[in-house]
Amino acid sequence: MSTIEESLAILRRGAEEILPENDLRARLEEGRPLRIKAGFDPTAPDLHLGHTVLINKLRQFQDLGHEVIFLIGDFTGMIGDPSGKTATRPALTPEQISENARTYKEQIFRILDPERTRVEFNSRWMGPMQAEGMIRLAAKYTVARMLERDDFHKRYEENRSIAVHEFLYPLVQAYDSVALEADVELGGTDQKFNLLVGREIQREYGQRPQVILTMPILEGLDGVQKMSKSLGNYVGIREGADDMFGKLMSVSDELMWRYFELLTFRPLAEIERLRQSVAEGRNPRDVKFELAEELVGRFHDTAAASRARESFIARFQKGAMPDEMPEVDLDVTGEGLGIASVLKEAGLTPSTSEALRMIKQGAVRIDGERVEDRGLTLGAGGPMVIQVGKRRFARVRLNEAAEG
RNA sequence: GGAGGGAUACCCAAGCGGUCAACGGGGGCAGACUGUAAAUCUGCUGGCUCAGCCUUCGGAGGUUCGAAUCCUCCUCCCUCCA
Repeated sequence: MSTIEESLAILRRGAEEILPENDLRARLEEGRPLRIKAGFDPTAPDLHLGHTVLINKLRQFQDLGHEVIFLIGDFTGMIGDPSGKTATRPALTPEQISENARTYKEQIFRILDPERTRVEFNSRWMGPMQAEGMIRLAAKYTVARMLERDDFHKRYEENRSIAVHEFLYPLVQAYDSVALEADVELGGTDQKFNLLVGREIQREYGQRPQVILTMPILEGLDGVQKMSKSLGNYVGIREGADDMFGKLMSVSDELMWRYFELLTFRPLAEIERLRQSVAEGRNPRDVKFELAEELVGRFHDTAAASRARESFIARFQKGAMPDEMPEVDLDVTGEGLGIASVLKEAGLTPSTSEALRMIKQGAVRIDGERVEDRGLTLGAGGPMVIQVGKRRFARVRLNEAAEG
């Protein structure tokens, strides 16, 4: 059993803020399992590594014996988080919600222990609340306090619209903490305001205000903008082992350390040793291998991880073909099929124009041979490996099409 | 309710009657270099049956030999006043 200080050190790792930290210590000292709450949007159950920063922290709480509540904000989903740019969302049907919940579970249980995770939906208590309850809730917070939120403040100053119902979002989220009697709520740094409202509202309802713990927003593969699907700089946790491995290897040396801290469970002391070894001349690439292997291992398994590592080395250090690639069958008439069309049909380029540009730039190879002639036509045959650039491959077979 | 300003390719942003598939920047992709990267340099960045052709500049009409550029109407956004 670890000491309180050891527990705190684990929980502090990577955290942006813990407010108030001495209250967290006090609760840990009580020696009971704490109720740890984290809310998730019901609409986007396709998780990427950015989301796992928070989930990893939940896992750490779990490992210390606390009760994790994975809250799906199906009710709040009707409002839409005002901090996002997206406008009001359509309400989800019960079927969609349960489908999304299933998808969520499948993904989070690669990190969390299902035995010690409680999945909740806030419609359970918000649904029966009715307008009257909502009014009572809304009465417990003031407009001035609400406008302290940075996002609202800016919009108000800039005369941009704030719909009244947007104020309900923090309130409902706060009430969730009341309903769950949360000891601790986790969120990204962008959630700080909402988490703090939770404390106020709990106090209003006669509860002890929760401790809040914020985690940083993970930078995406570009190392600058936050990881998000729409920016295309993400690593999805359901991606294939090779893709995942390759993406992780492409992060900058600098960003690698951040990923080590926030995404792996290696002790900080060990990460420090790795950093030291690089400072002393070890190739950062080899350290990055360890990062990629650990993460691929978590979302697939260790065997898949070492295979991904092998294939990465083969492909990039030895210039070999990847073992797995899409297989494409195309029909070809006696005339043959132009190389540009082949590339497009095989999904290697979005258009034949793009295909021709790639050829001109020397990016296209068939079975390793660079294609120089953009007028090249291919007859029936194959399979052959066609590649565009270093990453796009397909095994293509050209079948004689029935005439007529 | 009134007055003004604006809508251009993934994003920002020039252009204001022909030489515009549309300057420039960002992003992206590719090539070189490397350690896989970052940085750097170079090229590309609407589509197609690709030395040619076709469709783009909020939408719909119109003027003109010719329009992203001029006119009319419509839609949306912003600013100021009430």
